[in-house]
Amino acid sequence: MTKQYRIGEFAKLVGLSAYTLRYYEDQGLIVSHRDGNDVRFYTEEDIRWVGFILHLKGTGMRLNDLKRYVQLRAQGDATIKERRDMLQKVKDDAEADIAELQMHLQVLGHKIDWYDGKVDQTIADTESFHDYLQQFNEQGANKNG
Amino acid sequence: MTKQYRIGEFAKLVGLSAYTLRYYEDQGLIVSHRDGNDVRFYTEEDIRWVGFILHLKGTGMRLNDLKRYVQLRAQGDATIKERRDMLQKVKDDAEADIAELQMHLQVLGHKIDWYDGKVDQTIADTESFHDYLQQFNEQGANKNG
DNA sequence: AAACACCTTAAAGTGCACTCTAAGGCAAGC
DNA sequence: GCTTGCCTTAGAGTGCACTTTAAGGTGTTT
Repeated sequence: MTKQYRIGEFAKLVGLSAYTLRYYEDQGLIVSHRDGNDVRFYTEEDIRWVGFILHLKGTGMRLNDLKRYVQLRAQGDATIKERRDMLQKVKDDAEADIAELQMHLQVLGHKIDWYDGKVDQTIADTESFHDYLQQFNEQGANKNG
Repeated sequence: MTKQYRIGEFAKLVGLSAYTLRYYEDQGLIVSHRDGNDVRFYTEEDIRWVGFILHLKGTGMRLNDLKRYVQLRAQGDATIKERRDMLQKVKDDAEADIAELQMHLQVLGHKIDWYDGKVDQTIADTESFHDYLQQFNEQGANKNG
């Protein structure tokens, strides 16, 4: 007999509000069990499932896609390929996002260095950030100025 | 004489809509120049500035913080430290986001591998993803199941 | 002269994912 | 017997960053 959690306790456990858990249930992402008084309860298995949902959400997957994924799951092993491909796309997209983010971060880093250079006078007072940036732009594709 | 762009052309150039450019101007992020008929025009310098704004936005900086940053910029060199620190915080936050994203992606990757294993029968039909995941959980801090 | 690109202000609409309120009711614990 | 935690449906509110509309206007191009 694995422990049973009521919605309040479960919410704290998974880091969502009870509102959100009911909302996810409405949306078909979660199925809850009920005790004799129609009160929801959740199990260890549910903790894992919500945990996995949070991993998917954490990689930028939308509720609608999550719904679709859950529907496929309910249809059994025949949908494994499609589910796999969904996850692959989410992963690819997230990795592209990271790559883009890192490009932006690089410029940010240069700007911070440029500020530091102005403060400690190792960069001429007259040098614009744009000019300063040029030195990193000699090679490779890049946007911006 | 550097080229002057009207809002439509400029919008295409920087990848924003004319609406958004006016909106940013309302918000104080951009200052536009006007010709004799009160028609906005932009210069190469403005392309660089919008480009930089997009780098900041691309790292997750909010409009409100961007406004604050622009205000500080207008106050001159005395605010360099504060601006530098703002950028550093944005950078730190973005890097933390990336780290978290990558943790989620790792689980996603394992799930994809697990699907692949099910399809080509290298993973027992009966092994749950949770059990499968355990092997990666021996070391290090981790959430989820 | 019509089409096109631009101008103004104010306000409403969009999309996403919650988040909360209202207004009623049940069951367990102190 | 009162507080606490849960239940329901339906709908409104939140936050963010746009995005569009309305309804009037000017100036340039075809």
